[in-house]
Amino acid sequence: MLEVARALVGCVVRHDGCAGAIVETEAYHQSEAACHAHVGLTPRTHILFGPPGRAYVYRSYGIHAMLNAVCEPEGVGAAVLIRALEPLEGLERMRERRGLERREDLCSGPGKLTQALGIELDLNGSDLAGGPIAIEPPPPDWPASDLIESPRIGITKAAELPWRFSAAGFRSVSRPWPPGLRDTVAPRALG
DNA sequence: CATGGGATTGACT
DNA sequence: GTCAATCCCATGC
Repeated sequence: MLEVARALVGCVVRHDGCAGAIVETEAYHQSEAACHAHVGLTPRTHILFGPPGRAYVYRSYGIHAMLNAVCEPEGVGAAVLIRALEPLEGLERMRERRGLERREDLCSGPGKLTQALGIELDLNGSDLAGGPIAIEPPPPDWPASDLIESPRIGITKAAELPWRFSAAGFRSVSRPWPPGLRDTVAPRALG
């Protein structure tokens, strides 16, 4: 699962004419309390315990859809939360759906990227290879980038585990940025 | 069946 | 820095 969380950084998420490269993930596992699967098998979590390679999409704070990739074999509840993308294709479509212009604001958060790509709860359980959402290998010209490992954010339980993975050098990583990222991104243009 | 708490975001002081 | 919006579902009576 941690290996999947690291390997997904750089991969491309594609849906409904839009695509972006993953620049931030977080890992969740049934063995720790921040994971929805920690409570066991329920109607909400049964996707997490199913076969790997499917989407787990749920609503957060009544407003936002969160996209996860289920991992680990069937019977183990674990997933990787896709937290941020670097927009690659369909930028105008993303801007329409987000109501924003700046590239680095389109997908720089887990709720933002689902809004930008048009991903909603009806995609929960769909296959991530050949389904409506596709996850593909990194583009050939994708730059090699260091991974910054830091504690997961926005959670109250098991908050100490360093299971957040951010690609150095990308302004599209969600805020708050992990320690050290600031030193790896190009300064924003003045003006 | 009622309640409470989010793996967040954007607007505002 | 603070705060509200708002839906799903786990939990407890």
